[in-house]
This record gives sequence, C-alpha cells and structure tokens, in this order.
Amino acid sequence: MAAKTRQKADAPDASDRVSRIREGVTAAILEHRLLPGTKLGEDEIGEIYGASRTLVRTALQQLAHEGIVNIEKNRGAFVARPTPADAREVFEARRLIEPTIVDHAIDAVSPAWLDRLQQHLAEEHEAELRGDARASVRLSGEFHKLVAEMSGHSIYLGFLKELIARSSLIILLYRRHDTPACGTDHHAGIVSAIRKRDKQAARVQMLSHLNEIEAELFLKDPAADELRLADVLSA
Amino acid sequence: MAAKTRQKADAPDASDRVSRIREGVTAAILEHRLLPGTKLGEDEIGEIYGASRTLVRTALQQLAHEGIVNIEKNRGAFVARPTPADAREVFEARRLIEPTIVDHAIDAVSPAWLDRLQQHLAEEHEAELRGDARASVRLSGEFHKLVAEMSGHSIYLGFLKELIARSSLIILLYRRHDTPACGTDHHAGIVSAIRKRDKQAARVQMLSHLNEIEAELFLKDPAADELRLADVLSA
DNA sequence: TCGCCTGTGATTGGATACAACAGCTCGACT
DNA sequence: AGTCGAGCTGTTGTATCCAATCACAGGCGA
Repeated sequence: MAAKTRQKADAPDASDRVSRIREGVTAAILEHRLLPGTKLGEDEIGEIYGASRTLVRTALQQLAHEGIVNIEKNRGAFVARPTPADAREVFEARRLIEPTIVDHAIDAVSPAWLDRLQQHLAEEHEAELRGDARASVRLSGEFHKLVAEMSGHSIYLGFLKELIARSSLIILLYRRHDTPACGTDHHAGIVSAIRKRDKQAARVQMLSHLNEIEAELFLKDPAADELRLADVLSA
Repeated sequence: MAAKTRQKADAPDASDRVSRIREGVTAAILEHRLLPGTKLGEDEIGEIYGASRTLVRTALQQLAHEGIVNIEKNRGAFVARPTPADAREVFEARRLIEPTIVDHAIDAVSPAWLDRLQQHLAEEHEAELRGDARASVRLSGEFHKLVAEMSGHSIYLGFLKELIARSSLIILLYRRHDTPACGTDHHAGIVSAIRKRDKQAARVQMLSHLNEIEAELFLKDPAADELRLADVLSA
C-alpha cells in the first residue's frame, strides 16, 4: 500500500531540511496559528528549526511562490493577506479545476483509494466531534488534495495545492461565522458519488460544495483592519 | 502607453538581478537554444551573468518550481525533459483554462488592449516572414500570456505562465514537422473574436487552436533518447 | 509642540568559505 | 583482461561573514 507513494524529484515525503521548514510553516499558517500579516523573521524561524538562514530563505521563497507568504524587499517575509479580489479569483479557479479533478479521480477509482477516502472522512468526522478546529481546517484542505492525488494529474495537483493553501488563509480572514461544520457532509457526498462512479453527480456536488464555502465568506472590499478604521473615521 | 505596466511586488519587468538570470535562462530554454537534459551548472551561469552562486541558485529554484528545470539533489539543475504523459497533462490543463481566460479577456476588452493584441500579431507575422523560428516560438507563447494578462486574473496568469513554458519544451521535443506556421492565423482568428466580443467563438477557436498544436505532436512514450537506445538493443 | 533630520540597532541581501557528495581516473588484485 | 576499490576532482549543499537597507529613537530647530 505504501508502494503507491512515488519517490520522484518532487519529494512528496520531504526528508530534507528545507521541506521540514516549509511544511512546518505551512502547517502553522493553514491551521491558523500564524495570522495574516505576521512577520516571519529569518533568524527567528531558523532558531526554531535549528537551521541557518540560508535554508530558511529557501523555504520562504518557495512559500512566496505558493502565494501564502509575501516577501517585501529589504523588509522580510510576512504571512500573506489575500484581498477579496484574490479570494474571488481563487474560488473561481477552484470551481473551474476541481470538477475536472473529480472526473479524473473517478477514472482512477480503486478499492485502495476508496479506503483512503473513507478513512479520511472518518478522521475529519473525529476531529469535528472533538471540536479540534485546527485539525478540521487542515483535514478539510487535505481532502481536496487527496482527490487531486487520486486523479493522477500532477499538474492539477500542483495547482490545487496552491489554491488550497490560499483558500485556507481566505477562510480565516473572511469567514462570517466560525461554525466549523463547513463541509464534512459535502465531502461524504462527494465520496459517495465517486464510489458510484457517477461523474455528473460528483461534479455537481463538488461545485456546490465550493459555492457554499464561498457563500459563507464576507468579501467586502475594505475588509482589512486598517481600512475598516478609515471607514469608521470618515463616518 | 508604458503607463500600463504595473509596478507591483511581482515585478513583471524585473529590474533585479535574479529576474535577469531567470528570464535569460527561460528565454534560452523557450527559444530552444538550451536543449532538454542540458546541465545548468551554477558557476557556469554565474559567470555568464556576473553573479554569485547565491543568485543563480535562487533563479534556478524558481525555474524548477515553474517546471522547466529539474533539480536533482547533489547533482545539479538540468533543463527539464517532459514525458509524453506530462505533455498530455499540460495540454489538457490548457484546454481547461484558456477558454475561460479568453472569456475574461473579452470582459476586459478596450481599445488599448486591442492595439496591443494587434501589434503582437504584427510582430508574430513579421518574425514568421523573416523565418526567425526562435522569435516565432517565443512570440507564440507570449500571445497566450498576453491574453491572460488581459483577463486580469492573476492566478490564471500564473498558472498559464507555467503551462506555456512547459509547452514550449514539449513542442521542441515532440513536434513532428518543424513547420513554424503553427498558429499565427489561429491567433488572428482569436483576436478577431475578441474584438467582436464573441465569447462563444473565442472559446471555440482557442480550443481548436490548442487541439491543433497537440495534434501536431508525436506523443509516443519511449521518446527519450536513452529509452530509444534500450529499444534498439533489445531488438 | 510639532516636524525634520540624523544616528543607531536590527534585519535582510549577497558573497564567500567550508563541508559533503557524486563521478571519474588510475591502479591493484583476481 | 576485466573488475573492484581508493583517492582525486569538480560540483553542490550549508554556514557564516560583510554590506546595504530599513525602522525607530533621540535631538535639533522652527
């Protein structure tokens, strides 16, 4: 079963130190332990991971390319703060790509994959039951990545990883209520459609799932804190 | 007219040295002056651009993320050699994304943009007339990027840049005939549809354009040289 | 008191020095 | 003669060092 993990140059399991840093910081951002705008000092991170600035810099540059970190020249790296316009772009792209991804996933369906999906649903359910919001956020994103892996389409997978990472930041910034009951049921529905190999249903469910997530956002343009302040003062 | 170039953090014109290296190498790859599999030594490139290995490494890492360079641990960077499977993925992704992009481009149409498109067509035509294959390859890719810029959708633009870069490598590797008359007429047709704001026609033309490009490829699996050798020896 | 200016500390940008690894040559042994 | 192995060479990986830049604080002048 572990034979499915490919050992390509991409290094998905990431045994090297740069990947450890990258994944550590990514996890912290995606689990909302690091808020948008937070300064990511090189020495600071380096000390945490016991690495020199060289490696930290490499990791931060990769994260910048993925869009979850902004690097400002001579100022440093900060957790990205996506604008509402960014948010709309991200979700539009997801609505375009993800239905196609489930389509491919259904072509690749196998008992082993169904098991993995089912197991993932169980994990999500469990995290939600014990009220672990951080794990819920992470697992929710990983569900989509799992489907993309299943599709076997490495380019879509790469794109989706970026979109998921950004989505997590966006949800943190623009969500109305903090009800973490975002999409476990939806995910179950999608898995069910995949199991039945019903492409049409899978596409539709994926699409409506994404629409619901976006509908729960409050994408008003001056949403950033400093702009809200300006609003108040002008009143 | 130059006022349209935005000076965002993204740095599209790229005055810094890393970008100079990245764009130099990219151009060399996309214009087929550097063939797939070519070793890109750090000192070598550094000497060419008068930069230290630090900057070269940064540039190479970015290119690796874009998928046109492979970095093998402790071995160095090489011009990527996309497999036929990669090629199919790239074109499938383009068929998914680019029709949507022209759609958005039509929403953003303006006299200034139409001028730019028209001017680009003229450049492509001229390059083709004087038989400048390298310029033709480059301009052909830039046409698609121009449409993506016009759409104003920065995520699609980023994705497309990657796809275009990979496409150029793929075309180099798998093209049947070297007739450079690939798509200038198609591009003109697409521009015409954009000018008429005919989304349906634009989508259809973009799609058939991509299909024709892919149809001209010979995507047989053991296409790499070393595999052909194995084939011969087993016969 | 407010605003500007400059000095100082901290942080990043880039280059260089050192360590680790891969590939190759040459030689010895079978 | 062929093969295996040790050492050598050149390249990459990582750490550290110096320079450049920014942010802030304190002082000076209006």
